[in-house]
Amino acid sequence: MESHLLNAIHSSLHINQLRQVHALVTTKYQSLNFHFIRRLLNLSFTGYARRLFDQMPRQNQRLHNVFIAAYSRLCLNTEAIDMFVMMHRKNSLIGSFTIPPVVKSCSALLVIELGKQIHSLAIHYGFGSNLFVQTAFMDFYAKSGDLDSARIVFDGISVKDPISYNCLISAYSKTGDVSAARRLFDGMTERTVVSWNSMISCYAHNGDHHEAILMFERMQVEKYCPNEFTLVILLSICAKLGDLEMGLKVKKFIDDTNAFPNMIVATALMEMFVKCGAVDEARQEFDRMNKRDIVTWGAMIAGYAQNGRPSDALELFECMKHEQIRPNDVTIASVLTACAQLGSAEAGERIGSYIESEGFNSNVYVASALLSMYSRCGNIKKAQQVFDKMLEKDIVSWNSMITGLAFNGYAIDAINLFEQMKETEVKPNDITFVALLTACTHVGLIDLGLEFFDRMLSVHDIVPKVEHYACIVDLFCRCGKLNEAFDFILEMKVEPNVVIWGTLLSACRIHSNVELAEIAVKKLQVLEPENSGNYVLLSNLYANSGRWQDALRVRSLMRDEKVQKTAAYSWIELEDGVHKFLVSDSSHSKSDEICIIVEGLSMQSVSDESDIYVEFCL
DNA sequence: TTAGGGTTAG
Repeated sequence: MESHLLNAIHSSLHINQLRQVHALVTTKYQSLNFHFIRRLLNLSFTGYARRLFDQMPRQNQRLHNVFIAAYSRLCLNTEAIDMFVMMHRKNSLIGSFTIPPVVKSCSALLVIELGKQIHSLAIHYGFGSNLFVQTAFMDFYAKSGDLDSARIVFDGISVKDPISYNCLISAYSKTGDVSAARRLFDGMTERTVVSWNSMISCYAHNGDHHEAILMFERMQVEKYCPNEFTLVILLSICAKLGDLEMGLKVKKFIDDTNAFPNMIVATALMEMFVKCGAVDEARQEFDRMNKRDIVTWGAMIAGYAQNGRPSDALELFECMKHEQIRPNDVTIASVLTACAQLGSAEAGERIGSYIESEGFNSNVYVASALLSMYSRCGNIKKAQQVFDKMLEKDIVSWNSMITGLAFNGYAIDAINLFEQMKETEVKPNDITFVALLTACTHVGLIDLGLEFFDRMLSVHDIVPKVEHYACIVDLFCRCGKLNEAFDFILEMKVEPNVVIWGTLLSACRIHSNVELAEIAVKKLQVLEPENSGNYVLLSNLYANSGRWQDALRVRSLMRDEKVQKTAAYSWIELEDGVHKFLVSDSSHSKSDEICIIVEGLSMQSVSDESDIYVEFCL
């Protein structure tokens, strides 16, 4: 009967089955109590198990151990530590199996002092040279950022297994000490796939993608078979590099070896396509998955948002809600980016109230995206409200608000907000200065703009990038100081790009400066020979100055170089979608009606000075 | 002991 009952305990999956067994255990077979409680803990019924534990007259070491291990595994770290402390106070015998899980909970909660005390205790009990205990403390010190102590523990291990090595390799990897990690790896006599993965991941996380790929190749030469972890690490490298060619090779490897990649591999594959700009291929992977979790959904929605396809992002978000999957902070942040791109105040309002009602706005990512969305949809008041309510403000929150003010015409407020930011712990970055210089540009504050530009490096230690130079060029150009802009370009410490020359060229058109326009166009012809806009601008400029021959020459140059003039569309977004119009375009379904009304409008504007109110629906 | 999605600027 006893063995029959033990089988019943081990095979029970449902709480009701266990309750039936319980009645027998408590009355007749108390020796099975341990197995019963362990089964309950394995099935995560911690409360039920704990009530039984508390009712028992005597609890032995094994029983304490299974509780501490279960609590730690289920991330109930405080409970794990409390149980250990209770055990110690009751003078219960502590064993080597008691230590690793409680140390893990100390790492998770970052209770450093307690962890160190437990370490002394473990040595006192004579577990100082137990491999499992040593590995646990090594991991604890590594996670606490105390690599020196982790190393001392490692050096004290007499017979090191691959796990001890791997653990320290990944610790060095996290602190960026790649060479220390590599020395350990090279010193290993016996490696596992995990050792290779840890080393590849170490190079990848520290930016040395080339070396990561070399290690992957060497791993295969040495006959180690890559596993799913290896593939995910490689795919994330391809994603970071935007290397579609290599990404496709990894995909082929997966297709050849793994008929059904797991969810993490499939998500990494999607992410690789997304970051390489191949959104439709990413969607194919998404559609192919037979099971999707919130990370999958989130990756695809973000993929659309990051690749300028906001409508697809929102459509997929609706799909996700339809499948009863509750969005989290990550999905919401991407959806907000999509709304901001649409610039649609109505969609923005809708998602804004949803977020507030569901309580998502306490997350920094969500709050920054929300305020940014409001400001891009033109609702600066709402943006300011979100910003003011934020309890935690990071650099992105400040940048979003400064940018929002700058773009909505509140340049002085943007600059004042920067002054407020300087009073905080948050340090400005390159994006902060793009926003500040934009603000100066909008109100023509040349001197202040130049001062900000100088202070970037001298005070804030930020090297100006080409976009900062572009802001200054724009600042000069908008004030009509074209020669100063040109001199500034010549002295730039980075190579001027199309934005720089394009800004100068546009200013030349406005201020009819043919001489500088010719220089700018020459530069642009090299940088973007296919862009017809530059040729058109120059040709028009010649025509306006009466230089017809030159104007014709540019036009014929365009023909010779086969540069096509791209059509300029006007467009308007209404409730039912986007309506595009081209010159002489009659493709719109209500084209005739529109033409009649436009004609009427122009007739009236000639004959009648009074205000005209015309209602027309597209 | 090794693995996947997010916010700002251009």
